[in-house]
Amino acid sequence: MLAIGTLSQRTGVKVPTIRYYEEIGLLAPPGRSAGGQRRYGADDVARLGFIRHARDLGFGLVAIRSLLDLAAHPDRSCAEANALAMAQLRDVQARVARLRRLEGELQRIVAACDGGHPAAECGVLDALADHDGCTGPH
Amino acid sequence: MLAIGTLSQRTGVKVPTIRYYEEIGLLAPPGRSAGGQRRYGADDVARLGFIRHARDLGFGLVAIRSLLDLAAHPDRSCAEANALAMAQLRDVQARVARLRRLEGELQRIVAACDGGHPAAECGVLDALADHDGCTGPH
DNA sequence: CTAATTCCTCTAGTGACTAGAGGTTCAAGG
DNA sequence: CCTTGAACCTCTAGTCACTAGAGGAATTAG
Repeated sequence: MLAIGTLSQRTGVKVPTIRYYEEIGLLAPPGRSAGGQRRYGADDVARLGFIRHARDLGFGLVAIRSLLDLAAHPDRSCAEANALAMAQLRDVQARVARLRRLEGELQRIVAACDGGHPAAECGVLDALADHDGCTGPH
Repeated sequence: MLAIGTLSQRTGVKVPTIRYYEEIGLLAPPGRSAGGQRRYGADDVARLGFIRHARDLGFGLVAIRSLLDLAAHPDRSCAEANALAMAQLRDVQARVARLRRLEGELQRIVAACDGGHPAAECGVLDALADHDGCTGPH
């Protein structure tokens, strides 16, 4: 049986985060030692690893809850898991597209000023004050 | 003089958000009507427009505070404004890079399952349970 | 057996808002 | 002038996914 710190090291999830996951019901309350400390088994390592991986991929805890739920019912169809992953992919793609537009806009803005002026003549501040200079919507 | 709703329409910033900006000191407390309602002028439209634009570009409110501070002191050097914009650009670039890695990983995961299996054989759930299949770190 | 480390619970804070309750002011039409 | 309905007011609490810190108890290595 593992103490919470060991579980933390094995999975790369911080100790307070593990307790937080328990509090919101993402992890079942584990067994306790005689003195009241949490003790975890191999199942917990696997479940927390799953959560960690999904978090790293940008899934929210609500989606993760659904995924864990599905994984716990092997007879149910995995259409929902597929849909959640697709939704996550689309979300990531949309964010990339938006960030790339921002990147272009910021490059334009940064190029407008070398940092050597008084603020009254600063191209960065001008650009921020005047949205009309932007090439597209953000 | 504009009521808060009109200011909201002009700038595209929602009414509760305007009050929130006032609360945290990003906007000065405006004048009030006889009955106690907020009344705004052209300065407020400009300042809130600046904030809106910077928010759209992904700047945090702390950075925006610094930028507004600089804009209010036209004699100071704009090196700081330049540095803030550069930092924001680098941050955006880093996020794009990370999201593109995630996108690739998610594409791989989504491709592993068409949603037509029982959950026990789901490639999506497998991929989430097993980090070793990933091509790189997230 | 002691000392250092890890663990416990609890509260509060983060960023940037958003939602709702319960009440007041304003502007336009009759 | 009066009414109606929209927009305004303050205040509290909630969101998401944690993070930080206080104050104290349990465990473990030497």
